[in-house]
Amino acid sequence: MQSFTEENYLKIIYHLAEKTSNVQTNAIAEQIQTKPASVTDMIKKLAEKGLVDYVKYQGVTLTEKGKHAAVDIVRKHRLWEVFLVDKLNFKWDEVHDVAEELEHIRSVDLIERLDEFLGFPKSDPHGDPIPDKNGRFAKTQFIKLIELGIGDSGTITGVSQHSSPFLKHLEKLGLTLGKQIQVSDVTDFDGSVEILVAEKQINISREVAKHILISSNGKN
Amino acid sequence: MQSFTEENYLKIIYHLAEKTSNVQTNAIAEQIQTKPASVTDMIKKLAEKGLVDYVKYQGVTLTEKGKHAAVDIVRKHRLWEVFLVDKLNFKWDEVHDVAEELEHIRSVDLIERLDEFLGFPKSDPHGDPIPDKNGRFAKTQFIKLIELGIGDSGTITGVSQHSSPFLKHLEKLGLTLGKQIQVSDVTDFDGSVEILVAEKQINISREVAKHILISSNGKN
DNA sequence: TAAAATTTTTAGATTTACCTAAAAATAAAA
DNA sequence: TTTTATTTTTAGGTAAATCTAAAAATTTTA
Repeated sequence: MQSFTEENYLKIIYHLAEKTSNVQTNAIAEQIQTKPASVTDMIKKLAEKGLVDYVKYQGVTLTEKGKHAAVDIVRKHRLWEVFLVDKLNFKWDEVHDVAEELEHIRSVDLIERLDEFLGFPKSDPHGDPIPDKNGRFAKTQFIKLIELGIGDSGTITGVSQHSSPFLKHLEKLGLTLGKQIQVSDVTDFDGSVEILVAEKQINISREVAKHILISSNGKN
Repeated sequence: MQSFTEENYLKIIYHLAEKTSNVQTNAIAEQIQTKPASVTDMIKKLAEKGLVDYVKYQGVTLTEKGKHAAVDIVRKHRLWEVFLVDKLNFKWDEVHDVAEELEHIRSVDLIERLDEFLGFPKSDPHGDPIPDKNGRFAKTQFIKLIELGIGDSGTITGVSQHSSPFLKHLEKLGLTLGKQIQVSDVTDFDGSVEILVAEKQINISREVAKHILISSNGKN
């Protein structure tokens, strides 16, 4: 059994490992809001417990055991988010911090009953897949909106940024999960993207387009 | 804002204060599963924060501020218990430990929405009253079953012991909340009580009768 | 009311997770 | 391939919550 803090480290390492295979000390420190020296301490502890593989100066990778523990937390986090949105009427931009606390509640029974109560959801309010109780989940085939070409279309199925300001912005633009979009133009000047959504033309910045995930209908 | 640990102390002191006005160090230590020396340390800290009044060797009492914080935790605990039983189909003997963790989740918004989702329940699965968001709740007029005389009757509306074995035992005997009972005899020999419940005569030990709370129909 | 028993506190250590400052290793630039 | 910059680690320390053992206060018993 891991401590609250250890669980946070595992989760952060798991998410960072989606981008780079060897996760760096500084990257962890930034995410966890702590100093690199503290990260080194904790990494050693996790390595001793067999949760990460660690070579000095070379960063860390999760062991199978560590990955399992991390996925378990991710599962809990995402299920709680579904609960907050579906049952308690939270908005998708309001759930992150609370789920951050709820994910550490330790009761296998609780989370399985919650899963059932929610109807075994496959994804959370941000479109992220929810691992099943064995830690398995489908690798999702997302493409970033920014990567689409003119004429390409698809459905918004996720976001790669969970900050409240970003999500509120999307909501205001009508860019919520499930919406059909089509790219009508890409501006040379600033890289902003013009898209057609719900019969309307809107322009979104490159920065926004980078964080919207599309399940593509294929090239036009 | 209090730490997880401080919250536990406040809650325990609150419950102990229902029996004795000055709560003793040893009593707290026993409840919190720690040593008296540790309790003394924490009490000093709580006193510095203005959450308890403390005179050396004389035990503690909660200040208004401390009482408020304690009631807030009790409210959260009981609302989560209702959630677990009503929504996730936990049994009344299975909820305590999980609620013990959930009660520390800090989000005012969460607990108010939960309250609403549950339909603003007035009592938890053990019959204990749930404080409203201002910390107010009706002082309940319970009488212990053991205190009833022969011929007296009433309704089971609470229990003063939340251990799983005790609750399971009650369930097996059919002694659940809302059941009508009437005392038909009290055995001189061992103080056990014979009661009529759901048309059947059963005998319960003195120990059990002490922990069943009755809202009386008045004397016979 | 003095002796014995109990309760509570103090003193000094330990563990967890963190910190700062300085040293060491690695990576990037000249 | 040195020098410079960046990253990471070590060393030594702090704060929170706990512990044990011994001292002090209070309560109970005789």
